[in-house]
Amino acid sequence: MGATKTEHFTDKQNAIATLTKALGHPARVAIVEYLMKVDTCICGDIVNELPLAQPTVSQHLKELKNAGLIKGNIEGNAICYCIDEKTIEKLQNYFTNISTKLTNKKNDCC
Amino acid sequence: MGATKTEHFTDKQNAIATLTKALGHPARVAIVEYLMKVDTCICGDIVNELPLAQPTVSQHLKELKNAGLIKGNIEGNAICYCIDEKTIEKLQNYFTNISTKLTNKKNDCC
DNA sequence: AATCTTTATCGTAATATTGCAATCTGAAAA
DNA sequence: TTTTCAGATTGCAATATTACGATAAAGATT
Repeated sequence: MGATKTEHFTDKQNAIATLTKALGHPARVAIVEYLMKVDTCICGDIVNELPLAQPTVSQHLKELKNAGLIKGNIEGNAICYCIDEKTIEKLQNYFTNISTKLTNKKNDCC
Repeated sequence: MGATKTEHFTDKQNAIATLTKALGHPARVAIVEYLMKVDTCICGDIVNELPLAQPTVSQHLKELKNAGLIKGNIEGNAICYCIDEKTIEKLQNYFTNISTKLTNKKNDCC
């Protein structure tokens, strides 16, 4: 074994897991934060910003794109990447929801 | 190779990655959602709620606990687990922050 | 056309994760 | 004390992830 049993969980649970898993690596967190930092989203220099080889960065970008966390357009000789706001909002709503429900319940017994 | 190069990233980036990685599995999302659903946090039946064997569930619980997403107390013969509100709030704040900054910038060019 | 530049892909090695059977641990019940 | 029960730990097999050198692809530059 070793493969995740996704079929036993709900679509929503798998969706959240896919998003959080995609962010579950410091390089990918760093990429998202860099994309947030720069003003323009024409960013042909993500590789230079990270302490990783170009193929590794390319792979991380692909994973973020597959998960829907970033969007990418071919821009001549470079690639224009930027954060997909809607996806971040999904995560924001998810955690806000949990937070709110927990505060209302006050079941903090541990 | 194959090991994540955590030393090249900031503590904050690693911290976020640790939290999101811990949630990056549908079983662990399901555990958190179950802990949220039940009123009491004396929960000796998480294993029955999940389509996984007992050792697997125990391992997932351990990972959630290591990441600080849940807290656990020994309660006689059972274990009392519950969500750590503060950690969820950290995630909430993180994504709210990104969301807000993106909305202000309106750099949605892709 | 030949070259340069940037990003993607392939192949592969090292390491991590997932899942479970078997087993251990420790408190409660008999 | 012995049994029982819930949960943790161990050990292992299957699979996934991470990282990078080599190479390919494709538009830009000369």
